[in-house]
Amino acid sequence: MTVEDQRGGEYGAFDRFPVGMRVLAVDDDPICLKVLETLLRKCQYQVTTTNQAIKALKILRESRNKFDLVISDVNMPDMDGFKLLEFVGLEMDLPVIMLSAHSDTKLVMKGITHGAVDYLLKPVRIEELKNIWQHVVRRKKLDPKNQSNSQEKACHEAGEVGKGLASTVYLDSNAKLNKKRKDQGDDEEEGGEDSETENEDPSATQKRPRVVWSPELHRKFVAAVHNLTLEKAVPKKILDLMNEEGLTRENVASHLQKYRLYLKRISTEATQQASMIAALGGKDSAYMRMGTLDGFGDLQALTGSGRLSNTPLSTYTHGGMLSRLNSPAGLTLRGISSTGLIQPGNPQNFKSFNTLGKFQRSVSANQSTSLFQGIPASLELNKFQQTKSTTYIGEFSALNNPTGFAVPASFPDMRVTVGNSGTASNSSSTSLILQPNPQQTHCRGALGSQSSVRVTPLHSESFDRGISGSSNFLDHNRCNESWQVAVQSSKFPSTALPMSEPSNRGQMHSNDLGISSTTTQIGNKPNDISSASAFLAPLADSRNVQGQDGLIGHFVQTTNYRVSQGWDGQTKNYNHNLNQNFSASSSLVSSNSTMEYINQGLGQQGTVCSENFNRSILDQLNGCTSSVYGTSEIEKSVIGTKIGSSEDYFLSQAKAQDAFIQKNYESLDDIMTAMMKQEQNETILMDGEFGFDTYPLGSCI
DNA sequence: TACCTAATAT
DNA sequence: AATATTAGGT
Repeated sequence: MTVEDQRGGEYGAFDRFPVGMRVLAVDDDPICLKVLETLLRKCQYQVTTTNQAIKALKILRESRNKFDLVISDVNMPDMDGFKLLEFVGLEMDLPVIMLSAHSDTKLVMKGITHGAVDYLLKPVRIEELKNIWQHVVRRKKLDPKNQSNSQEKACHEAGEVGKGLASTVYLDSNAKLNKKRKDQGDDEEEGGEDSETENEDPSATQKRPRVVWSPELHRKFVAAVHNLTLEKAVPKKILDLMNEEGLTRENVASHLQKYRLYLKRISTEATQQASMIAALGGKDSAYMRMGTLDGFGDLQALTGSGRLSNTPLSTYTHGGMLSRLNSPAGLTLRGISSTGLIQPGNPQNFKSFNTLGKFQRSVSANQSTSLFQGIPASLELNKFQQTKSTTYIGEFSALNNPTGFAVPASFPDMRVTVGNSGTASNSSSTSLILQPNPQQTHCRGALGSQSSVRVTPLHSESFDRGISGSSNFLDHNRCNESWQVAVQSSKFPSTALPMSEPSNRGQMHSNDLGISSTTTQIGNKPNDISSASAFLAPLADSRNVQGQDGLIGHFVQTTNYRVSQGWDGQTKNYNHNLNQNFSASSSLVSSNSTMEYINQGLGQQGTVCSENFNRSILDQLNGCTSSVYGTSEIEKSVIGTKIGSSEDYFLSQAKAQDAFIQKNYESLDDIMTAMMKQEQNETILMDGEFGFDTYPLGSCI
């Protein structure tokens, strides 16, 4: 892994590869642009420049496959660099490097979460530019097969694609395929069984070929879901919207089922990640470091590993996770009802980020506040009365994507196979598959690229997107925010956050969030945990998430919760709730929860992490020392008991973390290393699935 | 009927 | 492993 790999490897083929690499440089400042161009040229890249993001986008759209990498300034009048980044991520599979004079963590984070493969500070040094080609290599590495191979092959062979696999490609255009199955017994497409059949439709056979959910098809599916809105997206409606020929309601239902599971998973993961991040994020130190490294991957990785356990998933998606956070799924999952949350006053505040901030504040203000309300009751309800805390989360608007929701993602993995189930030996492929638009498919995930991603871009990317889309799905609910964990709220006033713009749309209602509250207390000790606010960094893909603005990070601060009562019983609930909230809202992250997670993890092990670890990380959380959280108890309670139902998620999460933590890492590095390893392993798992990428991280460390 | 979730089959 | 199918509920 690591760098070497990335560079080397197969890329040898490229020969003089870095030479002549096609780079599109974007910067509104003519001087900077010129300098950049000069430097890039010195690196022997083939450079194209433009001083407007919009033009850049236009150029890219008009000449697909004519560039290998994009390097863009962040602050530009016509279009925010992040926006550009987002579009590029969405529409094409190109690594994007952000350039900015500001090293503000939040901005960097935003860039990374939006999919930037790197974030360079101005003035840029040629040394840095000399290496940017690695991003191209990484990205290519990902998809070699899909794209190139398969597609081409498919085309050529078309007829023959013997085995299923072949088709990876999707031709979409036609999509002929299936027919509706049920009734007809015969129909066209080929019969499954037979293998050979060359005929296209052997009709003879009875079964129709199974539906292959190619990326395209999946995209379509996702788009339909979005259009309908998660709640209303039922098989029949989806089917109608998709208007695919051979598709049946059952097919859709089945896929929907899977899709929902996926969303769930994601939300779970997201949660975890969030927590991890929060934890780590605490200080700049570690956090930053990671981020800086390029590490977004790292971060992700971390988080990922944290998550671990059950989900085989991939957490590491590039942006994916984050984005997923937002995903509605969570909401959906838990039925969050909204009970009323109150919103405080100014709508303005609503902006997502702020929202959080506010949220916290409000919370702190009231002791008793319950953080989340609305939740069903599974828990005991708030014993504490809740005051109205505000919780708002920003809502996402639909994505901005130009495409609208449509951007669907496909499940990552989808590869198409064509054929019928049977052996169709032949060719006939009738697959439903559509052709993917290249544009769409791509990985946007810059993040992914950072690390070496293994999965092909298609997958991951698409999937992410899909997800993101999905998030939208939630309708209004999409909270999308990503957060960053910062320690101390004070540092980052919520208001201050520059981050993304507020989305207009959004205000979320509590419902949306699904937050419930139950007990709110958090620490048991009289101490509040006050300061522990975490600043989460957003991981998510902002792209997805963002809606209009792209925003990325939202802040969340949580601060002081007081606990009045003991941990035990309540604690459990508390955790529970939080978790749920988390997952549900995803956007909300409270440091507390985060902490708890951490603690939990720690606690269980009993041993706890090494001091270093604790210190560096946990302590950083200000005030929230482990002691406060008392580690073990909480966790135990949490973990040990299964609380409520949905807790699965929670539990699993906890476990994961435990696992992670258990190893007592001495330092971050260790952790990282471990994670990396883990990831690698996990990667494998993931790949198949929805394919998120994993990163080897190697480079980071 | 349509839908959902799980379980189970292919 | 990804889909389909079935079963049991709403």
